Amino acid sequence: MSWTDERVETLKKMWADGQSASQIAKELGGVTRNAVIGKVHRLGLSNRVGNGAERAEPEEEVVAAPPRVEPAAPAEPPRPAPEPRVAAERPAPAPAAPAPAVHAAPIPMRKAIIPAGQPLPPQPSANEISPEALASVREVEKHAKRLTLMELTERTCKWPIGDPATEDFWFCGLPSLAGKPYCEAHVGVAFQPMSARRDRRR
DNA sequence: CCCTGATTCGC
DNA sequence: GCGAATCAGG
Repeated sequence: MSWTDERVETLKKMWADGQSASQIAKELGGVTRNAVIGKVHRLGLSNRVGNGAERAEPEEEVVAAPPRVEPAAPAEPPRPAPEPRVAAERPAPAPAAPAPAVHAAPIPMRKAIIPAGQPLPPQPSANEISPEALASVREVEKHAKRLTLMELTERTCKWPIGDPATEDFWFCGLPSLAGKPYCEAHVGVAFQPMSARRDRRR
């Protein structure tokens, strides 16, 4: 593959969007992330730092991109722990908590966090989670890697834990199942069988 | 170990 | 110009 104008354009656009080199490479196809990085440098689009234009605050924008069509859309977390640690009223001193809505806040905060135009995918909600499954999840969450939003990858569990409005919030981060947004434990509670038969024999 | 971008250097 | 190998980091 060669760097046609079109491909370069895609590269520029994606790079400007803050996409990683590997993501760009995957999108373009036929090139490795090294090639992308090499091209980026040759084009002089290094980092948006040091350039003529000052970019004090890049501002991570993790909002779902409208034009982009992801094969396996990362299903947004449906509804994590039934009762994490409801913050009755937290001062929320959060100085700069650019936590883009990753999912509707499971916690009844003052105001609901609206997911940016993200059409919530079909979510087989199930309020009833078997006690054992819940216990399992609890156990797993003890080992959670406590990743931040930016640390999530396609291979990390994106299950949110805690209160998004406070420091007491993180993502599970454990290895996610292939193609799934969550780890084994969280997939278990996220994707329940439709019928809410709470006592399924096992 | 997963990932990130940065740099080098033979082609 | 290209990009694999390598480097340096999180």
